[in-house]
Amino acid sequence: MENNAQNTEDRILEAARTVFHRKGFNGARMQEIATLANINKALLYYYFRNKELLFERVFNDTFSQLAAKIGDILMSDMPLMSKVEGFGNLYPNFISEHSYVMQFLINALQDRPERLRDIIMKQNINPCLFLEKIKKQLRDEMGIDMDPLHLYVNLLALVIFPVVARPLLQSIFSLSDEKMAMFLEERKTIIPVFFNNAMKGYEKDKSLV
Amino acid sequence: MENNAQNTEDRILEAARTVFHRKGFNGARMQEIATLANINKALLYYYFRNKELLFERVFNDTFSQLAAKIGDILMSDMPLMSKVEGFGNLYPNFISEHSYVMQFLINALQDRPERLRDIIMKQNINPCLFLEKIKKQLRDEMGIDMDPLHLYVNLLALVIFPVVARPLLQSIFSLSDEKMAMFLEERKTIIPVFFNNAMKGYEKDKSLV
DNA sequence: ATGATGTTTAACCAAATGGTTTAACCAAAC
DNA sequence: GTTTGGTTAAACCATTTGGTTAAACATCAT
Repeated sequence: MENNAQNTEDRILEAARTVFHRKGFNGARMQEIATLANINKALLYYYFRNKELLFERVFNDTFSQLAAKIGDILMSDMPLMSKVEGFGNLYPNFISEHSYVMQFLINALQDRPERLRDIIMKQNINPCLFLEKIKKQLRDEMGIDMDPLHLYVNLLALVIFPVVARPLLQSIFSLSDEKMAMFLEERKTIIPVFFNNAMKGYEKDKSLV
Repeated sequence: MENNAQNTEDRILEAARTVFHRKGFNGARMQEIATLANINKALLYYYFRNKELLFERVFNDTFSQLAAKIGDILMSDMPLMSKVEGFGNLYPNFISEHSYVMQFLINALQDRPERLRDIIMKQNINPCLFLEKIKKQLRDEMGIDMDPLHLYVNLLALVIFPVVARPLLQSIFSLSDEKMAMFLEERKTIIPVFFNNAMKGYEKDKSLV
């Protein structure tokens, strides 16, 4: 009984995740979520009082899950460049299964930027620690003293953007699905190289000062 | 009279742009567009038969405008690195006025990827020419022989991502609006440097081969 | 058996929203 | 001065959609 109940809640959440991720809050229909979860609307509202609450739950779950994965990599004791590589792999892998995650998060926050503040507090995640850690590793491992935020955003950009803008890029450059998949696969090696090269440049800069 | 009419159509389009850009197709309300354009709903439908048509018009206009600006830079005769710099400036400037443009385009294409194919054909824009040009400049100016698509996507990523993900980044790293504005401003110089450094790395690679 | 919990069915409601219609108004063009 | 096209006001319609309700049923624990 409880087992089955838990199962239903999970099925609802999974369905809700799928629909919200793909269509956002406004595009999603409660009926669609119910159908996908193999239940009827009444039961859906029996588990989650309303659309907002369900959406919030999905948003929180999604963000926490992604944040945990990123945190694992960034706070580990790997050398910086291994982290960069790990990052390049994590994301395309993660989103091959959850391909709309990032888009979803960005849009949800565009609508209501205050959404994150609460859950970042509740969660024990502190993104600024990431930056400290990166800064320290930069100094210790490569002798570079620079703003870690720009560096981190650069990395995020290189990894995330091509996936988020995928349909745009595919249309503009007439890439078939296979070619696009190959392109994204190539980036797993291209990004670390690109990043590494850029870093070496900063080392040189430093020796000039 | 005609003058006034033209004026009304423009006002409608401007209002529609604003609302669609910020809220997307599903989030936008025809009444809101009418109100913003200072007309009533009847007149809105008198000018544009329905929501879809109006949206399509806005999408086409938006894409063409952005494509033209990008094309101007990429197809000019500037050296590659000046283009990179021009790019870093173009985008934040363009979107300080139209800050939801990219988000809007990405979402619209997520919904219906076929949207772009038609208008790219009609337009005399050929994005693949960009790539050829870049590839040639890479070879001639820097002696580098590599896939220009990755390079171009890298540049787009570095420039566009921080703006699109702005609310996400601001929340995560608790940046005030002023700090975030400063951060984006800094990137105008940081991106070219980063990019330049990475390029130098490829030159070295080549000399090793 | 009884009662609590999960579940379905199906009807229902209210509000929002895309879209239409009609009559009247106004300004300029003829 | 009449026609014409842009414009308004206001009512209206059909549909979608978020959300509710009530009755019946299944299952399991006690």
